[in-house]
Amino acid sequence: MNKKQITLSDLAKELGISTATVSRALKDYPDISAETKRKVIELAKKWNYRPNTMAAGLRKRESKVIGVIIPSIVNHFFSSVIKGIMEVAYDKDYRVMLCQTDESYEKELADANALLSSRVDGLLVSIAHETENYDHFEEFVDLGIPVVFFDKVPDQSGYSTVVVDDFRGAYEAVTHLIQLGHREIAHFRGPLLASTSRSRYEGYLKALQDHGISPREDWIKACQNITFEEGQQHTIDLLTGFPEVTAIFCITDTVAMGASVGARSLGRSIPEDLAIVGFSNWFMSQVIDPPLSSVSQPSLDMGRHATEMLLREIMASKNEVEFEHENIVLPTKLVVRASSDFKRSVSV
Amino acid sequence: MNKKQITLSDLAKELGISTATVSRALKDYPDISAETKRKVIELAKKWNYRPNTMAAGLRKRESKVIGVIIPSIVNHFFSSVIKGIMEVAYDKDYRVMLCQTDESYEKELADANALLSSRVDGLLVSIAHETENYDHFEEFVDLGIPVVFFDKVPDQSGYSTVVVDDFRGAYEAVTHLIQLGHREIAHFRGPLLASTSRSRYEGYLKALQDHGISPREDWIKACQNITFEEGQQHTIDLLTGFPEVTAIFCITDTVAMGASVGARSLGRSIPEDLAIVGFSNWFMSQVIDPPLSSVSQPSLDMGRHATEMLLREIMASKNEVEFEHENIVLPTKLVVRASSDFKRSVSV
DNA sequence: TTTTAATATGTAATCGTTTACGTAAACCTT
DNA sequence: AAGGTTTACGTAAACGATTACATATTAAAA
Repeated sequence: MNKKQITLSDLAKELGISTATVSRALKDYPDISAETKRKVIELAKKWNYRPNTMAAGLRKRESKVIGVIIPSIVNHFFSSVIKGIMEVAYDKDYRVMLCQTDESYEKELADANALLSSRVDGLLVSIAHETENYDHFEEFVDLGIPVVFFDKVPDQSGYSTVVVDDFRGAYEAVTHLIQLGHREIAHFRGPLLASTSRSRYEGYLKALQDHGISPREDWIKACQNITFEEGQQHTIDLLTGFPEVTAIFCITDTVAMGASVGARSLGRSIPEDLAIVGFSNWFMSQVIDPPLSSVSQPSLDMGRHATEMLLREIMASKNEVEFEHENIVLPTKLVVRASSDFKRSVSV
Repeated sequence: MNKKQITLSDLAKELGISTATVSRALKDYPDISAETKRKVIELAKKWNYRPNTMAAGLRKRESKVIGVIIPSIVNHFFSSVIKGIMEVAYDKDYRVMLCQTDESYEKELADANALLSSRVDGLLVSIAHETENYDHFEEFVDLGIPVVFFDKVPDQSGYSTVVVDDFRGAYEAVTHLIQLGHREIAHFRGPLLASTSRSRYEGYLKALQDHGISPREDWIKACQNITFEEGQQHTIDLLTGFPEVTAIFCITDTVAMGASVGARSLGRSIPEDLAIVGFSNWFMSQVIDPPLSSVSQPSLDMGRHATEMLLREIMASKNEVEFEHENIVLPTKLVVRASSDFKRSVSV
């Protein structure tokens, strides 16, 4: 059994004063004498006193913990977001309780429940692919616990969100391909339930449309799990069925790398025979051969912004102040590398 | 201010019974009638009752939280470990509180303190590069809070640890290079304070020694931050100074990838002019060109084993049972890919 | 010198659960 | 019918920190 840690009353007993005084001394209340404060602080340090956050939390009805629910942690994008979250949270003396859904609705529900039981002061969520219903998050809202969604956000309004401008990022990527002379441009999309996948898909369609190109149903392939293998397989299927395709815009870099490997297994050279653009611009994109063009997402910033927003809402909620839901859209940036950097002679 | 969530006494009041009975009914105690249990459970569900873990934790002196301290989260290896940790922990109804040190001793200390204040039931740690002193972890031990170290573990005995067989992994990697005919083998190592870096370094030296090769001080380069850029720069420096080197064994895949890019920027082709072997075998190793030979580490398993060990110790501690410190060494496996797969004609 | 104000501390309730201990009623025993 | 056992609950005291309210002492004001 864990040995008891030092408590306020241990200190109080030793010093012959009340726990109230000890508590106030440690919190530097103005009506405690300098002398008493000195003695209390000294003993607290000597005995390694550490306030029990559960006791304080129970009394103050706040846990100083923020819950984080994400689909996956083994993922460069999400782990960067988490890093951003932790930077801000720990700086403001909040702890982070992490949950991972694996894109499962069931798990998301269970995690939300666990975090409610833990009485988290706020919640950061990137919702799972499977999720179509937000009742479990509504419950936080009803209880006055702020929730900020990031990356994959609900498709309804009325929530605080931080997203990347997926639509514009995709639009620019595809426009870039068109300007290089491509007209046969395929797209490997993600599940349309996810806001990010949908926005990128729509950006793709809009770019085509704005340049007078009709999308071809056959050239749009869906990835269920957004994996390297899917990218690889889709590319092989696509290019054997439609060798006229000259460019692929992929939902994410992992898929794009699969596409790159898949295309080369068919003897296509990149970018001469096939241009590829990904999304996320993760570290490896610049390292592989050929380096991958990609739309960069500010993942660290996303975590920071979301957490700052959440903490603002927590403060407001604490002070019984009404707050507006904010919706931040962070800019993306197209990074052109060798995988697309090849001007085609336009034959139209 | 957060609205009050439903409490036991809310339920008790509504049903006209005592909170004790409600508590016991929900916990399915045998001396509560089936009828009462039914009514309690029904109302609890209807009102979305969620036990306040802080209150329970305070009373029972256990938080059902395990603390995790790692150097970095934006890292494939660590995020996999975390995934393994969370799988096991959540399955056993423990939450995970995550801290990131960025390899800083100061931060590690602050995190350990915060987790002590949170009264975590156990601690999982991969120690920071900077850390030389373990007093902050001793404090957990003194309080009877189990601590399991993984990956980077203290160099003293008397702790529970889960590590990968770094020595043997390195030994096999270097032996592999020797068997291919290499004798001029460089090594990019990490900081020697870290147990992992040191073991790999020693494995490298032992492999050379066992094959009658004397190590060359000049060919051993230290990476401070284990980055792609360091690998790149070290390679350029090394090969310009010592063009006779034919192989490099790198502390980690990221460094190895830097080496690969650096070598090619000097016009060396891999593996014909230079063989490279990394460590970790992360996903991208098989995708880059040329695919990288690497020593695979079971990261998910490491997280799982460490957590299972920790939970065993927590149980033992709870039941006042003495427990032995365990030291698990997980096997590595050399995965040979194109970056080293080239037999040299031995010229000795 | 009495009244008032400021200073420094104490008292005790509270947060929501858990649990040792107590008890009333019903059912057996012999 | 007296005592014993079982069943099904209730009482109240923890757990450790916070804080509204009370109080004692000293200093200042009248």
